[in-house]
Amino acid sequence: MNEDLAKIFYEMAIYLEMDDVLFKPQAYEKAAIGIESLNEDIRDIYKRGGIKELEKIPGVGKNISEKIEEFLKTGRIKEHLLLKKKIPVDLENLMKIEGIGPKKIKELYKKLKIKTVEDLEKAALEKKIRKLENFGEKSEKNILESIAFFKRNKDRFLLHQILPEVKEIVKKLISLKDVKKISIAGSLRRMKETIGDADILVVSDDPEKINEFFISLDGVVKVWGSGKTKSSVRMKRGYDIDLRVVPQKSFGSALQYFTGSKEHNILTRRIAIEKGLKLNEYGLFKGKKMIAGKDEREIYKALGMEYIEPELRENTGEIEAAIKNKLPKLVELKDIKGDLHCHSNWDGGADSILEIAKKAMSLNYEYVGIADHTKFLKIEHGLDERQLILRNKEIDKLNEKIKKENKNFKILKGCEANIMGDGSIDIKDEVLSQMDFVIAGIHSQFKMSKREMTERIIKAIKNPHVDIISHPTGRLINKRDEYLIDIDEIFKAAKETKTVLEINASPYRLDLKDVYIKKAKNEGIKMIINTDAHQLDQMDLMEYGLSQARRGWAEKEDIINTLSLEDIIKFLKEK
DNA sequence: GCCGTTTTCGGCCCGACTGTTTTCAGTCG
Repeated sequence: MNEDLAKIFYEMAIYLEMDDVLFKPQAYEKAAIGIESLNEDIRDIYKRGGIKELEKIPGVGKNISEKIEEFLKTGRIKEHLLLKKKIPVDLENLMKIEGIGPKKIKELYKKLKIKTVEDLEKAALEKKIRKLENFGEKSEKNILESIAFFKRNKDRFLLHQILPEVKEIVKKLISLKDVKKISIAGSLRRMKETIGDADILVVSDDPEKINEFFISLDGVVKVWGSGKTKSSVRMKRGYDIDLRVVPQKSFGSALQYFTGSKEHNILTRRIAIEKGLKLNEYGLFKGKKMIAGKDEREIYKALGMEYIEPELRENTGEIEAAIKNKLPKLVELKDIKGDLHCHSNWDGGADSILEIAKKAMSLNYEYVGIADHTKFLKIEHGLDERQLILRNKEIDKLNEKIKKENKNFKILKGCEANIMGDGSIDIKDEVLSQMDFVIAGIHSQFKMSKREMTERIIKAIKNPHVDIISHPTGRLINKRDEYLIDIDEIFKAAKETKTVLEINASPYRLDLKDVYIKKAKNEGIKMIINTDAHQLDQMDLMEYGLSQARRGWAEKEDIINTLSLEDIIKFLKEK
């Protein structure tokens, strides 16, 4: 519902932009963002307090709240339909074509009756577009290339599909002697779960040389453009990288600017203006005098606020908190003392328990938890009660060996049991009670009514043997939505029973996600960051879960696998 | 159309690049 409404307001913004209406487009876009970032169904907000309550949504005022009411009552917004009637085109997809914006869409419709991406492709192939005003042969060619990309690649990339390659490129650039400083920027630096394109920022006295090196890197298949200060390329894998070269004295302001988010920047710039200053990518200026810019920290300081970690820069209250000196001290990788969700070769994972333990030790952990699947999950070779007991014996033996070697490390005995359709657990209590910890998760019957699914999970939460709920909302990023659940009720039950909610670090899941993490933290719920590794190298994915936790404002105290070995054993016994 | 610890009126982020022009509009981030 919220997304439907947000989409309508985005569309209205684009239509207004076509007609050169001033400022209204931004207003509608802002409202769309405000609605999109709600954690609550807009129908519930309306039910609670009508128009007055709607007006509390950021970017929503009198006019737009009335339009929301109209939509909730009639399922449509008249003005939107009128705009759409005038130019009835597939805005959503046409806007995804690089180089095509509102004005061009209007022109293409008026002159060539182009309504869809398919129409656009056809017209370009028939060489009709080059004849239009403000278009030419080159833009026609670019349109075709953008359409090819659009078709190949409708979704954004997941973070882990891009981050490692970009880190490699950064390494190559660092090796050049002309590169004085370098950083990843953009949503990649903010560790957003999906990435549209990558940004790299460089300080150099010889920008042209850097740009030249960059556009001829391995893996570059197309150069979109290359100027003195920036180059833009398409990589073989199908995403774009923008490289910007900036002078040393502006590195901080450029990094701040290109890290975003856009909404965060708009607010920081506005605060600059309020203080009689001007902030752009070249620095923070008082009149013509530059007062900050070399590093990010001095900019935030000059704006009268604490330094804000990149993961927080989404304009979700971080700026207000920074002004009041109330930012959280975010959990860090070095705080993580163990991983409680690793699958061994007992359930068809790739590696033995010993290998997993060794890997955990190499990560400087104090413990690792083996959480094999249980019997209901036949396809994953889930263990039954008898096998669990046998496996536990092996773990006991390994622990004795580790103890003899005088290492401060322990393998913890666990399982990832299944929450059945009725909320029961597929392993008998007497065996569950022999575990150091029990994770419970849903691996079947994903489609249930909201009520049923919520009750199912709450029943598992209330089971005294269950310590942790794995991937609590079940989403697969860009693939599968979360289950229909009442997250408030689930949080309430987790709090009452001191059940830990997992932040699953798999880059395909990242579940809980950032907004829920923030909410859970505010409710005082404990969380754990687990990798859910089915093979050793997946244990390195901890950083993705950690970033999600940081994006959710999580501090060390919120995350139980920052506890020492001794303390986590105590914690797990208490439930 | 929204918003306000100066404002209920008068602001609203801003610069680079491209492709089309021949001084600039559109798009992007």
